[in-house]
Amino acid sequence: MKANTRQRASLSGFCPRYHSAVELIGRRWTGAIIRALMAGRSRFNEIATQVPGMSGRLLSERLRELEEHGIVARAVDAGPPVKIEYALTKSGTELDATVRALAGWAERWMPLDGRASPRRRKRG
Amino acid sequence: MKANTRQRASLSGFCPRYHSAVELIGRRWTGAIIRALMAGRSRFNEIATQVPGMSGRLLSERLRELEEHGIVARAVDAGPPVKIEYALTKSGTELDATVRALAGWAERWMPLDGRASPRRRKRG
DNA sequence: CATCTTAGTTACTTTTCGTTACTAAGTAGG
DNA sequence: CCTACTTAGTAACGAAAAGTAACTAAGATG
Repeated sequence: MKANTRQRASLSGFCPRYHSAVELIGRRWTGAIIRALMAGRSRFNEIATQVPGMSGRLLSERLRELEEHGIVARAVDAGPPVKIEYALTKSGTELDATVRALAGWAERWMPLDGRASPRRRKRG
Repeated sequence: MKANTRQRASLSGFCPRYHSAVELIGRRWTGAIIRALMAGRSRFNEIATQVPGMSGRLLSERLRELEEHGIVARAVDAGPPVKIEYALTKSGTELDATVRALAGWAERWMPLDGRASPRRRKRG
């Protein structure tokens, strides 16, 4: 069925590369981390400050994922005290078009009441 | 501390609207669902076919979320048999710039080995 | 020695996700 | 009428991911 639906690979059918990308970038907090790094290199606790609500455990996990995928580079400044700087790689900086497109969309369409904000637990 | 780090509001600091958007669009499978609907209106089982690996439960959940946020519109064709058609709204179609930007990035940078694919359970 | 910083990690709880089975309305065949 | 098939979901349950607080380790400061 549907032999004529795959006219353009870019918009019809399933694109594994797009899917991998949106599932990676779309992981919880990852979009905010990348946006924070768009402003320039930043240290662990600086990113944690710039992204309110995110725990250190998740920041550590996300940064390691982004590093594994070559989007973020980790640099050790062997102090003392030791400082770790994270920066976007070439591929990471090229996400700026995507980030700006989504930021523009969010300015136009996203309300401020935070209905899509981090889903915190109901009891606490 | 850090009084000079907030030079541009668009790229530094925390943007609640961008954050809400990236956490909503970045939910698991949501990016794939939106991309599938970019090709035109589609029924429940059509979307399920176009997005391999996604269960009906999650498709139902994501479509309801997108509907609540005004990104997708649900239309009932009272058959018989009854058919439900989903389509992007005005705001939904305006996500095409974001989707195309990320798709272009994925073409350049995302490998095909699926390391960022849906993380299925390990069971055998 | 106590306390502060840095950059995380461990242990534990809650939330989300994946799988399977099931509902409900209608169609087709026997 | 009964079974089988379609449509678009929903319910229940276990597994994976996320949230929270406490803790590590190396060095600086008082």
